Amino acid sequence: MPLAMISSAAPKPRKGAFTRDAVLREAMDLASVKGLEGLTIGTLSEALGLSKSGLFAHFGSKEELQLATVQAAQKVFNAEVFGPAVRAPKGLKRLCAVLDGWLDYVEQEIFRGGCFFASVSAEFDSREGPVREEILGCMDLWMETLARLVREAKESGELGRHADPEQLAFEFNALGMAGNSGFQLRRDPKSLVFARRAIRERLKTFAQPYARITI
Amino acid sequence: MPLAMISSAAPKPRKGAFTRDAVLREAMDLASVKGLEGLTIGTLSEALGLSKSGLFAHFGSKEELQLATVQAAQKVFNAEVFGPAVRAPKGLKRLCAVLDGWLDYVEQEIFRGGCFFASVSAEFDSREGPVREEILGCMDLWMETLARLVREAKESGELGRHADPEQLAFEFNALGMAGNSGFQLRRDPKSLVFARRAIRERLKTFAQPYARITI
DNA sequence: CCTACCGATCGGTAGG
DNA sequence: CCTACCGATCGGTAGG
Repeated sequence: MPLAMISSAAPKPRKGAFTRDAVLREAMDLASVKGLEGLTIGTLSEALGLSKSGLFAHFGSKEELQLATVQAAQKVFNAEVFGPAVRAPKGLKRLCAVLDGWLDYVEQEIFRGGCFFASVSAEFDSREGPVREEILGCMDLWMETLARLVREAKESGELGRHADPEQLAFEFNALGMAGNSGFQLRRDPKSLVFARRAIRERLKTFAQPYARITI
Repeated sequence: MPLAMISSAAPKPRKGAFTRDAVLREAMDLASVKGLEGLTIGTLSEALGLSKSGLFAHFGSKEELQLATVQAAQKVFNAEVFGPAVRAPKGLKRLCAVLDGWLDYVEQEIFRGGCFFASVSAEFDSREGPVREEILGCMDLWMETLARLVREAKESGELGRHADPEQLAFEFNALGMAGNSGFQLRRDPKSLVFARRAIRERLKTFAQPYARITI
């Protein structure tokens, strides 16, 4: 009894309260600024206020931590970008909602260093290994999704038949990525204005006269 | 005399033959793959076959090495991209020559990890300090150059007056950067085909009927 | 340009 | 989840 009282009288504040999610939240922010290599077990454990080995036990290797961080970031990305867009009706409106949500996600700096995938895909694009493959998988899924949204806007008749889904997916991704990059580098939303305008112009080229472009 | 003979009988191969340029050439390649932080004095000196401190003496700090590497990469970029383009006449043809030369520089992998500035601007865009500022200066110069080339193509009458130089500079840079990024990530020139096609289409939107687009 | 070092930090392990 | 440790590597220095 006294022993129990003594130990409960010195409750180490919130130790043991670290969920995997809280760890990964911090890991994503650190990685968006310093990269997945610059994300060290030392700095991450210090930021969370626990020991290196305590944190390490959650994962098993740095590579596993990197993989888990990429997967967690994909979930955040999907929630931020697709979450609001599913309410928009299929077709051009949903395409616009996704592109708009993406640029909002960039502008709001959901991750401290801007778009997580812009940072880490540039970091790992000329490396080898499972982390690179994981990032590539995320990017492929994103590009296929953009192409599918363009295809659906053609099927609904809002975009003309000359619109090439793969080509336009490449272009929209390029413009948003450059918007993010310019926003981070220049600390000025001007680049995001350029990106939105370019996407709007490109949609106008293919949209039927009655179609409403909402970006 | 015998002493001199002994020492010259064991000539350490090519020690002392390292010019600053040779060091920076290797530094640019390493940085394009591993980043300017992943460019360590240890790996660089090992790749060159000299001692850490021997290499270090050339610079004085890691930051100075990073700054020198960025400046050296800018010179290579200028030589590769603007070198061939100055032969093209001012106006649309020179704009096309620069964009074409840029995509060639990306495709030829002049740096092992693809476009040097794509790698390091993503790495440093959310950091602070002189290296970030140096990279920003390079990117600003590049964007201003693209805008100037568009302006000259308007002045020559080949591009219509609705062409917005800053907006188009943003778009061309976005498309080329995404071409590089996709090329590195997917190891497939498809992205560069998309980039070239998008640039061509965008130029067509503003070009006068008689103007020749050479990309 | 070299050898020989410095303290700090890296990813990871032992043992609890 | 912790303390205590490992060998390797980091950027950098002393002295030549």
